[in-house]
Amino acid sequence: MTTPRQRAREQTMRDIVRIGRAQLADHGAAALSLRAVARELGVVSSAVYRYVADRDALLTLLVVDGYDELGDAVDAALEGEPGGHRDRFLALGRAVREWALAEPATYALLFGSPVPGYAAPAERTVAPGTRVPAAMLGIAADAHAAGELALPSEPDEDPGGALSTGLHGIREQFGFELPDAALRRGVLVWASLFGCVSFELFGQYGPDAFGDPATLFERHLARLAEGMGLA
Amino acid sequence: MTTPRQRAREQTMRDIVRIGRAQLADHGAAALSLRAVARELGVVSSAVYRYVADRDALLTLLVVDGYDELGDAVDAALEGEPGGHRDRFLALGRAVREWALAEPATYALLFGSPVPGYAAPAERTVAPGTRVPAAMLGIAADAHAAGELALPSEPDEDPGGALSTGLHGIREQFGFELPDAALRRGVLVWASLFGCVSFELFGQYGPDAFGDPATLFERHLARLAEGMGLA
DNA sequence: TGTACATCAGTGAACGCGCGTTCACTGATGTAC
DNA sequence: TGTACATCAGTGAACGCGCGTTCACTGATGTAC
Repeated sequence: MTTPRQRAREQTMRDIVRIGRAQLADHGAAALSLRAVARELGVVSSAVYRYVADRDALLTLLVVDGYDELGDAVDAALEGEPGGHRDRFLALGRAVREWALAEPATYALLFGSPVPGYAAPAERTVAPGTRVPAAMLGIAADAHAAGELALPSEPDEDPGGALSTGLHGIREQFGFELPDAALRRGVLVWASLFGCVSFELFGQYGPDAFGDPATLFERHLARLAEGMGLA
Repeated sequence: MTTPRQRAREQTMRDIVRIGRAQLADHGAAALSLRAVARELGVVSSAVYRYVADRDALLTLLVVDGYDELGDAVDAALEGEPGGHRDRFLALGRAVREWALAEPATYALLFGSPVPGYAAPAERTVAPGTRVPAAMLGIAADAHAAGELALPSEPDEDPGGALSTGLHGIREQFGFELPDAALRRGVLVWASLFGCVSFELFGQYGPDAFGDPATLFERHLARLAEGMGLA
């Protein structure tokens, strides 16, 4: 049984996150201000301290909320795409780009420059932050289990090496049955996908982005699927 | 013949850029402050307006300086590597990563989140900003001219399409004799390279970066060379 | 070579602004008996 | 069901801080004759 007070508190927390994201869009993460949030909330500046310990705590809320929204967008796209592994990968990539275009400020908070003086607390941001790579490597692992992943001819790492140990860490953590070389390719494709989205969103492609950014992305995405071994 | 006054002015301009970059490293681009630069320069805050029209002009100085320094680092690496096309590509990639690790704040200014409220003036930043992709596609074009570029089997774009026109624009601008599909792959490899560097630098790989970020990058770089058609 | 004038670097005060955070407080809501 | 007490949302003032930018000014440097 929730009391009116509890419900009001939850509503206010949601409002704070919503307003915070709007501030992010207007002024960027570094200029995120508790006073501005309070103003927008229609409340005196000290009142937000009832809800949020300090400015960093608000940033953490926004980071977690952003990762979760992106994760939800990707999951939704995958649910609508029960087809082959390659199609699922393409759906994932498109969902990432579309969410980024819809929420550029939150995307920049998650994947752009670190906010000076702020370090996201790992225990709260790692889980939501790994949803997309987990989904992506999951597709590769599914394809591999079905015998449909084109395996690279490169040998695995030196089994004693630090990289091999590190890769084994994520294999254990997520339960992916993938050899080192496939894992490495998955990580490269993951970084490449976000590299493409960031370049488009952050303007590295120039003002016109070669005339047709959507088609360019589609071509790149198809190539990345190939690169991951998804025919 | 330069007067002492001119020489002093040039020295002060260099100091301003140097101090600005240090500020960038400490507080990030959004918090870059003319007053802080003036303080560090040992001068009253209004004095910097003799050198820099406003805060945005200082940001532009830092952007141009950063792109040029990165371009110089890449050029230097290529001069030390007269070998094969693939080796030259690897040298370029390593130079980008090494510069980024050495100058993370400037890297973040160039390739991270856009600074809210600031738009880099194209007429001053495009030329220095295209040096790295120009060098990279230049390697591919050299390889192609030597008959040593593995050409993708994909057909070219629909010749009337917006993307094909856009790609033709950069072909003309830089004089690269590369078919559309090879250009597209070059752009993907370019975005992927910076995607890898950004992920490592901005912490997406997690705190330990799979145990051995340098080796991971080497593996990725080798794969990117392959992806561009450089055997 | 010397002098008169123009140029320009740097000063110091002021403008109006926003920020994070603390603190003692009021008054409404929730809870235990 | 009614009452006494505890909890908690929100107030308003205050703290000390930094910011960009303008303006009239002083005094040193550079230049034209």
